[in-house]
Amino acid sequence: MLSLHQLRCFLTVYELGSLTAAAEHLGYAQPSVSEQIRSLERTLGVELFACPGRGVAPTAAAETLRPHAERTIESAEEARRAVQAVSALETGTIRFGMFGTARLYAGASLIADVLHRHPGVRVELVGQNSSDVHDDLRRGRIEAAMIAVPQVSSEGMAVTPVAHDELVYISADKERLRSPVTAQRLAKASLVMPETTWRAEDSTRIVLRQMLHETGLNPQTRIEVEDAETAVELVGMGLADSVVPRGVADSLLPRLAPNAGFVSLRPKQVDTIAIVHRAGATLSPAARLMIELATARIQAIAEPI
Amino acid sequence: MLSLHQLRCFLTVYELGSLTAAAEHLGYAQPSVSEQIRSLERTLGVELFACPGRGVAPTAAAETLRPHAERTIESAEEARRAVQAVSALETGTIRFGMFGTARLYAGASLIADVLHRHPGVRVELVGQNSSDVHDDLRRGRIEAAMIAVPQVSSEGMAVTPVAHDELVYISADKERLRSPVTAQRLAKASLVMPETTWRAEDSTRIVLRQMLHETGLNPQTRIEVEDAETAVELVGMGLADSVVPRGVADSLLPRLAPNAGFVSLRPKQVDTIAIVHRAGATLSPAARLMIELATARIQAIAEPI
DNA sequence: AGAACCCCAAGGGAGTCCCTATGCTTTCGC
DNA sequence: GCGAAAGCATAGGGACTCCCTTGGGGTTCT
Repeated sequence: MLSLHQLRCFLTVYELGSLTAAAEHLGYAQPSVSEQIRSLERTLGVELFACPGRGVAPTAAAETLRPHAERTIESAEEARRAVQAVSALETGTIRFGMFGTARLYAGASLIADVLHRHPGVRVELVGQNSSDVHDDLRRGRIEAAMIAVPQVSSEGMAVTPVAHDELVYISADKERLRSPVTAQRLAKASLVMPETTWRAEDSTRIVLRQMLHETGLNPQTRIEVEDAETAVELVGMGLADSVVPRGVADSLLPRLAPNAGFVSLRPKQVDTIAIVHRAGATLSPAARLMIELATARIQAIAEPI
Repeated sequence: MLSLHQLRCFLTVYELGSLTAAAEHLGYAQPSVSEQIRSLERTLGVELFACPGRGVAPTAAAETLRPHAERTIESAEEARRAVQAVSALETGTIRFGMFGTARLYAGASLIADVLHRHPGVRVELVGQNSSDVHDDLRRGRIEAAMIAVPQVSSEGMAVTPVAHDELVYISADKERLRSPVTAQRLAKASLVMPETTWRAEDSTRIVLRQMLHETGLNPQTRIEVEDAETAVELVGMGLADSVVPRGVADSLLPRLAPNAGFVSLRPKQVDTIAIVHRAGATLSPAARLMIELATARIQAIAEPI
């Protein structure tokens, strides 16, 4: 009976040109490989190798078999991969990258969606900052992610924008919320900004920097903190104002700074939220699922593109 | 370990929706099929069928596996077919060894014969020199060959002489062609000999050396060249004479040295052309075909034994 | 409820898979 | 040339697999 094991042995022997070398490579003893080749020759009714002293020489039949054997083995491997990818949706762990802000207002419901569709699965949403997530992506620790762009080098990455998230000016001083905030006013404001560690790559800051740069101004940041919650609390205390994505304002202001409000910038500024994965990679079913659900969730909250 | 047998069982169960029916269809007992499915589930780490009372129901993993399993099985079947087509001489490559001189005057028509009988086949005639061919034979790169003997050690080889090829003296000087050339005249002649690289093993040279040795003389070679064509051209220019198989003289003299002619040696000397293959090996149909056709061709040109 | 059907579990015989040990041939280095 | 080394074949034995038969527990149809 033809078997994959025989084909694997055959290919190894063919490539290495020696039974002994093939056996060593496969982790078997030499007679075992010899026997497999012999049984393959028997099932095919063909001589595959001539063995004149030093090493073995493939016959014409072996030359013919080789590409077919490779295709068969590859096909079997692909079957295994496909099944295990789908099984990951039933029992395994789904790991998806999501930067802090998006997770803040879509994370919980996204996890609820996934568990509703696949009750047995374990879910991990990883990544503090978009830049952090980007790094995990490049190193292959996660397959796909939702991040905010503009972003550090996106070479080799496939980026699919899915939503715009407006940046709004938040303040405890109602006076400052009367009208949209221009670049001039922004440059003179006393701001608290989160994501200190990532300040160079944080998407919100990059957008603001561009906005001010176009009018020849430089951003003034009075207070630097790590997380958006602290920043919003400080705004609630009236110690500074801030600029955050509207989704953050919606979810954090009522709880952490009930006396504060928000207003648009002028011209209106947006973070672009996008799905990112390695270009050219075939995504697993788990990754495709997460992308689909995360996109639906984020578009229910932010403005779809 | 993943096996084709498991995949075959899986597909049958999937199609028939029942272990019992699949077992009957495959000619096995029901528990055997059950065990194969179970082992497949174990190697993939996935449950493939739910068994709620009547029959079995494929899971999502089974749906995923099915097309891959079909492709894999089909690929394996194709591998078998391809190899067997080769053994039936419908396709594939036939490799046959043939030393330069024989190929010179039988090669093209031999290939024509093969292609006429088996249009789908690819033909390779390998080998420059008899000694070269002999080496390929020993290493198993070719199954059988037509070479000129006497030859270097033929241990382990089955040698079947099929024809004699007379060695003739060629010269542009008609005087020297009046009568057969004796060992004495040969020893005094100024000769150009081909096959420099193989001088120690070249069949023609061995025959000449023996002829001269019996009369206590040593061969004198004035010019050494690689190929017979060059040697014949030099003869045509009158720069030297040579000794070549008669087949070579017949085919090359008119074209390369029209003013030259040939005459026998005395005593008459012959190269023996023989079919050689490894003793004890069972020859493939391809090899047997080549032997048959090559023998027929060479005997149509040289003297059959 | 009984019959029919279907899958699972257990136990046993034949064959396979892989090992070690050994012998034979070819090839390489002195 | 002649030993040493490398490489494949063969032989024998242990563990595992494959497939069988028999019997048990569940569901479905009559």
